[in-house]
Amino acid sequence: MTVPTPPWRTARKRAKTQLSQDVIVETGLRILVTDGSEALSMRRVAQALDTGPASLYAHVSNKEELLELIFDRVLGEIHLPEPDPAQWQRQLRGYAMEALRILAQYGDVARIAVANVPTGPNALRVGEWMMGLLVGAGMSPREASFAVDRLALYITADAFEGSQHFARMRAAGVTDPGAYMEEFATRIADYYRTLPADRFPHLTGYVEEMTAGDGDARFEFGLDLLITGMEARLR
Amino acid sequence: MTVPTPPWRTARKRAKTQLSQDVIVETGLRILVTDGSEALSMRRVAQALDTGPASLYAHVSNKEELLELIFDRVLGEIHLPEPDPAQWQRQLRGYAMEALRILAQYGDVARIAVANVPTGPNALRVGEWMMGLLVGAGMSPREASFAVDRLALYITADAFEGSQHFARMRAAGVTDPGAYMEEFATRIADYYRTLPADRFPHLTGYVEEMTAGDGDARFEFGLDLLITGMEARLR
DNA sequence: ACCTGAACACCGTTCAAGT
DNA sequence: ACCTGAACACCGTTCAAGT
Repeated sequence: MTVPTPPWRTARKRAKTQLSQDVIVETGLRILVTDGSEALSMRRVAQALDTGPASLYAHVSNKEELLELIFDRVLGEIHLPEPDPAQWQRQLRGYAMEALRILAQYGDVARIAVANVPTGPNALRVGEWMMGLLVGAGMSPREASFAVDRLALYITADAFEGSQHFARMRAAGVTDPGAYMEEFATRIADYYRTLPADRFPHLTGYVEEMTAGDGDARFEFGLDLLITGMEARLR
Repeated sequence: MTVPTPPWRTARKRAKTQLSQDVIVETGLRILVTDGSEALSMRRVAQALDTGPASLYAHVSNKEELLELIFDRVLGEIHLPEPDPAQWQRQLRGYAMEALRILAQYGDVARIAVANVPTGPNALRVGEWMMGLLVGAGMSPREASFAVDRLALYITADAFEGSQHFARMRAAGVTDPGAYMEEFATRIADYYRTLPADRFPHLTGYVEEMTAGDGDARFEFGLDLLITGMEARLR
């Protein structure tokens, strides 16, 4: 016969939400979005769930694993069209643009992907889709796997780079990304102009061109280099 | 008339080496090389110099700045040949390979470069060289500056990725990189083989191809995609 | 100007103990 | 099995005080 636990026992701190891997991941993601990835710590996640940091370790083996789970959770937001190898360039481009847009939303979750080989369910879904597209377009499986790998590195690296700018912006108290990037570009431009022209003829001679283009333009430029390179391999 | 400081005064802890930005950078770099970048902390640098962490802040404004200084110090080891636009592909390829090799030696200093726009003296030297090469080859200054930017991102991202593998290897107590990569590849391959073939036909069908090639092969593949893309732009 | 000890406000992770 | 408090071994940075 069970006896109700006396109230002075239930005074023990209990998580307000039932703990689980899912709520931990969602909580971590929310912290990442609202306060930036510098703020994502096991202790902060635990605090948000009204418990101590040690409690998380029953559901997640360490911070690294939590980050991987968050990354895969984010990948799940990428929409993949029915693969159509006849227009693989357009589809690959569309995927890359959307992946960057989504990754950019979530601070530097991208850092995790630059380092790890993502093996979560959504990473597999994306990998399978890209392989289907490129092999369907006539690329050898080996080249396709390399191409998928390199494109993923490029996207995550760019997202990571962008997130660092974003973090600095937040740290500086600026809220408008456009104004921040403009200020950043003029600061670099001003610096280049102070350089000795004889030792740095190109940097000083093409200041406008060196600082032209926003993040998107640069991302698309590199993306097109990669896709053009793949096209050449297919011929 | 000056009086010699009594011995009980000199008992105060003094840095064994005269502190300066240079010795701090060298010390940080040495820690990075021998113990990996996880081990690089202001406190460890101070300890190696036989002083307290607060002492470093007279020469370096924060950890971020120290990392940037270390990065530029490492860039200085890259040898640049006389630019010959007639063989820009070969020279650009050679530069990328050497830059990767050197960056890979120094743990994840590369992480700093993925995030920052390097403006140290050696970063300028490299930037000027690459601009000269590509503009000399006939590329518009704007496209050349984009190309330089994207290539730098690619190199540092790959070096960063490689350094993470290296860190995991060290954490696992493995010393032979070849053995580690082989074990890593078979682990991924085994995982792919357990996937349902109907949902992941390509991942399960091309397991060998998906896990083929070492880090160098994949780096060169992506590098060639970029260079081929640049070639197409020049025509 | 340069350097110091001590303190502040944090980390990730472990572990014995509780339910 | 899951959750806890407390502790361990760390962080980067600041600041008043010393030389």
